[in-house]
Formats: sequence, structure tokens, C-alpha cells
Amino acid sequence: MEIAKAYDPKEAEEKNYQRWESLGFFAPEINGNPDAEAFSIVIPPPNVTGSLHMGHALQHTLMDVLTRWKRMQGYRTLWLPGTDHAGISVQRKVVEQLKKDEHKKPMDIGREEFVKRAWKWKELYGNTITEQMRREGASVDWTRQRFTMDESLSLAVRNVFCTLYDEGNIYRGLRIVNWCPKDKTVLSDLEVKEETSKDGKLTYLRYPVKDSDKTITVATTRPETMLGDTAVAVNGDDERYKDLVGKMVLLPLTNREIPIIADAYVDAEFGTGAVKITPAHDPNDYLVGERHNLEQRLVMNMDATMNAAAGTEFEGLDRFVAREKVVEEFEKLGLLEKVDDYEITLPVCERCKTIVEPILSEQWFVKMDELRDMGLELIKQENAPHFSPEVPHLKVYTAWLENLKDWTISRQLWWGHQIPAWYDADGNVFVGRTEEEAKEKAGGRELTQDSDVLDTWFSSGLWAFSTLGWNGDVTTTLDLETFLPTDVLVTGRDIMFLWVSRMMMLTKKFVGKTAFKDCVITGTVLGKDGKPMSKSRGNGVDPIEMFDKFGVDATRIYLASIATGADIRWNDIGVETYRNFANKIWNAARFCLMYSEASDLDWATATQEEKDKYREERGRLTLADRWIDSRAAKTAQALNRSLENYQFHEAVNLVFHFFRDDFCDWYIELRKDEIVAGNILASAHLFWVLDMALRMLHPFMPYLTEELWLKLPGSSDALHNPAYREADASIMLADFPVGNPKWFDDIAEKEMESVIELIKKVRNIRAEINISTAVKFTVHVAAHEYFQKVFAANEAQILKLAKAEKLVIGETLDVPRASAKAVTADASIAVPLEGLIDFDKERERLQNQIEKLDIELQRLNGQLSNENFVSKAPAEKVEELRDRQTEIEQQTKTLTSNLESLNV
RNA sequence: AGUCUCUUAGCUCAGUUGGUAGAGCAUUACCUUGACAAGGUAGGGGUCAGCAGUUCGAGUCUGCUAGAGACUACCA
Repeated sequence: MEIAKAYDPKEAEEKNYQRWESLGFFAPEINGNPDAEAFSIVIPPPNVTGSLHMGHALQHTLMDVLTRWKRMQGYRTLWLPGTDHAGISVQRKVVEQLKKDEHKKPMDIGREEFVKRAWKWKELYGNTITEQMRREGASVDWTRQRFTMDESLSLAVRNVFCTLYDEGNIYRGLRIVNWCPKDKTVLSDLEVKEETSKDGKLTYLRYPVKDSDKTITVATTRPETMLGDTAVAVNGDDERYKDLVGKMVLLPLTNREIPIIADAYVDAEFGTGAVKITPAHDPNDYLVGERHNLEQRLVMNMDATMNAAAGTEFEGLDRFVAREKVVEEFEKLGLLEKVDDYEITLPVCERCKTIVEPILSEQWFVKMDELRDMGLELIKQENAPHFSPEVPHLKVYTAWLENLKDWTISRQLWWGHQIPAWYDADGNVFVGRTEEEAKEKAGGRELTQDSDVLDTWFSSGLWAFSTLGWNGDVTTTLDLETFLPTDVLVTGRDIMFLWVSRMMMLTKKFVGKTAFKDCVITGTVLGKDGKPMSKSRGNGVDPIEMFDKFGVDATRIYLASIATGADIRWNDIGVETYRNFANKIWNAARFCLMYSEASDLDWATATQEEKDKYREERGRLTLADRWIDSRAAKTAQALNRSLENYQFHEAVNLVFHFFRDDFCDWYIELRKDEIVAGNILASAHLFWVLDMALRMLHPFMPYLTEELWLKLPGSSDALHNPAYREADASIMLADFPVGNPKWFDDIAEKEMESVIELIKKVRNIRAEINISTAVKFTVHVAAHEYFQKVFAANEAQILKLAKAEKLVIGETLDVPRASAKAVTADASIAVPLEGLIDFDKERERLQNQIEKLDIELQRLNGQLSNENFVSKAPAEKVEELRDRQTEIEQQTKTLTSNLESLNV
């Protein structure tokens, strides 16, 4: 069979994914073994507004590698896909669209119509990322695709809410919250990020003390909030202010009198030692206010303009305009002490970067005490989830749980799960799964539903079990039984608290199980500049572009080659290396297929059992066959072990070097002559190894391996894992190599290494003396009897690969003076080169070899003459070094005598 | 401020019970050898950030220093 000269990724990608999906290969139902163990992963649901970025590509690759690997091993495998409704993001898209297309605001069309539009937006644009996942080759079960606002998932949300409410674990209350004036919604602490600004100012304001000519100076970064001050606090132990405590201050610009109070919260060392207290606009002040029973004076509207309580002069002004005006007014009154430059970190909205305003507001909260304890118990008692890598995530995760605060779950949006709470005319609250239920509780009174929706992460927190059918009304399903706990969660650090922790707690609480056993935390793929990829930096790399340029398989295996958890700078060259590798695989297979006809008869019709039997007949195998079998088996075993430990980069290294070094560079070259000559057994064995190599590569490079595997003579559903015997032939259902120890062959490896070393040394002589390959020379080898036989048995290969025309094997070397010489662990080598050799250079060459050995020998001698080492180090180690010492001494001796013979 | 991570070849990075420092790319020389020039062969290149300690032995363990980064908290 003749195939294209280079691998064309596009063709393989389009054809194969469609076939796999349409044949139902991704669904667990493809597994026909009723006793098969389950393996499951739920995808971290990407935002419906999202498009694929490199972080997804990395995580999806790892999840797919695991899924394909386990599927091939015969597990009943489920990788469940889906998307998240992404409250604020979608809301913003729809608002923008509305403004652009119709010049309308949400209020103009009303809630119902707005939500309708949002759904429409989702239908139109929400599957960008799922289509991109198909391109990635993600073997997710699309028949089980979920969306956080699906009917059943929404019911789960309401049920969870009601249960938590009934238990008192959800409450409504007036608290200082993080308010985003642009998105006009409250944010949880985790959705607030920090930005450092050097342009901050620290403003010192003087407040006149009543019935006194004294003033007390407070410092603030937000002067406009002074309009809401209801006290000035000092430390009770601060001698400077002791006499002022209990007195009143005349708050400028407001005509209000506020008390001077003493509170331990105030650090006498900082600033002026006196702090303005604004309970409605600062979390710390709020607490102080509670302790001292202070008025909570709200001076801002929810769009961050000042309200009526701020006074007529300020009402309607934006907070930053009001800030300037306050300072101006103080200056006019002569009460502005000074304004210092001050580096400040500001809380900003994670999404829109607007400065977040701490503001007093009535919101819904989840009390985290019980849930936190559940999370802590899981991690401490069961080590669930088990993090990879464990450092630093176990510690960070645990510490975060230990300091967990209540979770603000209401959001002032229209898109999302509307809070299942209703109010009567008096403001009494009734919580129920449905309006009817709430009404019943309210005794039939007219009710209106809370207009807020729940934090998006509330529904994602249920993802591990809501996607498997749990909705509170239905609490047991076959999928829940089979796939929960899921085996592993693969995600990034950024959502460890937002999502990972909450899913662990809520799954434990509502299903009584751990959500996932293991948790792989990937690193961050950084831009070429070493900074996280971002639109504003313009350093992003689009995975789709990489797919187009280098192919999906090359991109995947490159991503898998990054050490788990480590950040890495993006590097096109890395992908290019694996693109080249893909081409190498293609061409190695191309060579094999060129001679496939010869083996068809023997091979294509053989069953796996017959092939295994063939393998048993060791006598029919050459040294190279036994060697490659051993290498393949050891590679497979190590590969499985690496994947079990989520050491993807190790796994990639193993298959990469096995394929390129062992299989291409040595095995194919060693057997080439016989294959080309039409030796059926040689060809059959070649396919036998190629088939295994492709199966090991498949989880990383699904398209290429499928494309080739289906072309292999004899590849059929007979090679499937027994669980998939009924399905159409595909490498993705073929049995994953286990690395059977019965193929381990240390003798073959030792002998082959000896032959390889010999060939390399001869090549080295040719390269160093710079002898054209056109010159065919004779190679003399002296070795012990055992290796004489090994070399003799592999004479043809040695001659071919060393480009020699004659091999003389003996007990000792018998060569003319004009010979180039070298030693290996098992042999000494000489190549007579009359007329081609420069004696001075040859001396130098030998001298160099001796020197290299001498450096090592001296170190060994040093160690072995150290009594402490010999007595304290393990006996095996000492023995090992002694052997090496003997070997080097022997080699040095040979080289030295070679050198001397040059001088004769 | 607290916690943690990182610093290894020119570049990007591997390196788990402490035991002769590795890969890819780049680089040098040679090679149109019937799978592959997106290739082959043979090389060169490292005081493992610095200092001290533990140890027979430290890239690996401990402490300190310097640089880079992450997270958490606070910032009147």
C-alpha cells in the first residue's frame, strides 16, 4: 500500500471525529461488558460565552488522554460535557446587543422578554466552544451534554436552595457587600480582584470638636464617604485622644453631630490615630458600628452616585466627582490638613475592572459552617480530593476552607436561576420550590418573587451530581450509581475555591459522596513574554490557529508534555517538534505499509491468540525482535504507571523516545533489508510493534493513530478490548498495551545494547576521522567468546549500519599500526585505515578518550578509597562502583596500549 | 504583612525514597544511504542563583541571602 508522503492533519481530523461520534464510541454504552468498572470525568463547564483558549486546550487534552486511555483499557468510560450559563457574561452580551441593535435598555423590554433574548443568544452563539471541542478530538459523550439552566439542573438548584434555607443555612440579611456599579450587582469575595494604583491619595480632614476649639484629623482614601460618617474612632489607650472620647464632632458639610468613640480596631500608630467611621460603606466600619450601635447612613445610590442623604449639594454626583468636591469644600473651610500621594490597592470587578464599592445592602447568603466542616473532614479524613500536584494545593485548599466566610449568592441580574423566594405585601419571605408552594406557605396571599438570581457558581457547585440526574425530586439514577464519585477533576488554580471546593462540599452534603477522588490542577500557559495570556496584553495564542498550523495531534501531545501543574511559556517550536514527530510516525508507518502485501496472508487473518502464539515461538525471533518487544513492554508498563500518577509529561517522553529512538532509529533500520526483501515474518513483526506503538500513542494523538491503524493489515475489531467486540474497528477501542512482563528480555537488551554500542563507535570513528561513507572498511572486533557470538549473529546488521564491508571477530585484535581504535563495554574495535589516518590526530583522539575515562576513574577511586563510603554506603552501590571501576580500568588499559602501538 | 513556589545547557523546560546532570530547539561537522531534509549520523555546550550546614556523598534535605512569581489577608 502506498500512502501520502506527508501527514495531512486536516483530512484525518474531519473524517475521524465524525465517524467516532456517529458510531457512538464516546458514550459509555459502547462498552458491552456488564461487569466493566466505571471511569468518569465531568468537564469544568466552560462559559457559553466562551471560546476555546489555551487553558481549555490544555485541560481538555489531559481529560481526553485519561478518558481514551481508560476506555481502551475496557472501563465503562464517561466524560461528560456541558456549559455554564455564565450569568454576568451573558447578561452583558445581551445588553450590548440590545443597545446596538435597538438602542434599548433592558428595562425598556422587561424581564421576561430579556430572558427570552438571552436564551436566543445562547442558542445562536452558545455552541462555539462545543464545536471547538469537537475539533480538539475530545471524546466526550455528547448525548449527555448538560447546561446549568437545563430544566432538571434548575430544579436541583431550587431544591438545594430550599433545603439549605429550611435548615437555616441560607439567610437573607443586610451586610456590607462588594458592589459593582457598572454591572449593578453584588459580587462574592472571590469575584473581586485587586489592582494596585500609584495615583492614590490619602486625604487628611479636620473635624471640629464640639464645644472646643480643637479639631480631630482623620485620614481617608475615599473622602466622599465622610458624608456618611456616623462616628470618629480612636484607640482607647491612645493618650492623645483620651480626653476627647465621648465628645461630639461637628461633621462638616452635613450639619450633623457624631460621637468620638474608643475602639480597639483603631491602630494608634497608623495615620493620625483617628478613624472616620462609615458603617454603611466599609466592612470594618460596619463592625465598629455594630459594636457601638451607630447609625448606618447610606449616602450612595447603586450606580455609585451620591444620594439624597449625602445632602442636596452632592446628590446625583458620581462618587469620584463628589470626592473632589468634598476636598474642595474642606479646603474652603480651612479644614483640609493635607493630601498625600499614596499607593493603594483597589478592589475591582473581576470581569469589568470597575472599582468595587463596599456598600450596605440586603442580600442572600449561604452560611458556610456546616459545609466547611464537611469539606474539611473530606480533605483531612479521606484526603479527598487528592491533589496533583499535592504541593502547594493541599495546603492552600485546606487553609482556605479553614478561614471560609459566608457566601453571597444573590446577584442583581435577570439571566440565571431566579431565587425561589417570594414576598407578601408586608415583606414577609416565603421560600418554596415553586410559586404554588410558596403561596401555600403564605396562606394564599398575593406574592411577588425575589427579583435576584443566584450566583452562577451556585449551580456549578452541583455539577458533579446534577449532571448525572439528581435534581432533588429524583435522587437515584443509574448514572449516579455508576459514575459518582467521579474519578478525577482536571482544572486550573483560578477556580479551586470558586468551584472545586464548593462542588466537594455540596456533593457531600446532598448525595453523601465525594464529588471526585483526584483533582489535577494544571499550570497556566503563559504568553511568549512570560505573562498570563490576555486580550489586553495581546500575548494570547489561539489554539485553533495552532491546530491549523501544526495539527490537533501535535498541539495535544505538546500540551501533554508540560509537567503537571507547572506554568509554561508558550513556544511554537515545541509544537513544531511534535508536528515533526507526527510526520515521523506517518512516514514510519508509510514504510511499513509499503511492504504490507507480503505479510497480508500471514497476518491479516490471524487472531490475537494466533499472534500471541507466534510471539511465544521465541526461536523465530531475531535479537532485534526480542529487543524491541522488551523495550515496547517496558515502555508500556512505565507509560501506564505514569498516567496512573497523572505524570503526563513522563508518559509523552516515554512514547516519544520509544517510537523515534528504539523503533525508527534502530528497529526499522536493523530489519530493513529483510523487510524490503519480502520476508513475511520480518514484516509481520514490524506490524506487530507498530500496532502496539500506535495504541500507546492514541490517547495523545487520536487522529493520526486512527488514520494509520485502520490501514494496518490485520487491524480489526479482533484487536479491540473484549468490552468492545461488537463495535466497528477503531484504535480508540483497541486494547491498551499493558506491558506484559513475559516479554521483558534483559538478555536481549544487553546483547542489543552491545551491538548498538559497537555500531556507534564505528560510526564515531568514521565521523571523527572524517572518512567518506563511500569508503568501505573492515571492522575488527575483539571480545569475549559470548559477545563474539552475538556480533557474529548480527554481522549483517553491523555491516549495514556501520557501513563496513567486512567484520573480523576474534579473541584479540590483529591489525596493522595504521588503525583507528576504540573500546566499548564489551569489545575493543579497530578499523585499519592505511593511508587515511593521521597518526598525530589519532593519538589525540585516543588521548581524549582516555582523559574522559580518567576523570570518571579518579572520582570513582576517590569514593572507593574513602573508608566512610565503603563502610556506610549500601553494599550494592559499592559493588556497582567497583564494577564500573574495573570496566574503566580495562578500557583505559586497552586504549593505552592502542596508543602505544601507534608509537612503535 | 503572611503562606508558598521557582532560579538547571544559548532558549524553553524535565530531573521522588540523596549515589556518574537530561530532553527538545538552537549550534558544529558530515550525509540527496529507497519511510521521513518536517530527515539521518557523529559532536560541542552546565561551579544545577549565591553562601553555610547535615551526610561517606547534595541539583535533590536544612538555614540564610539575592532575584522572579503565585495566592491569601489588610491597607483609616
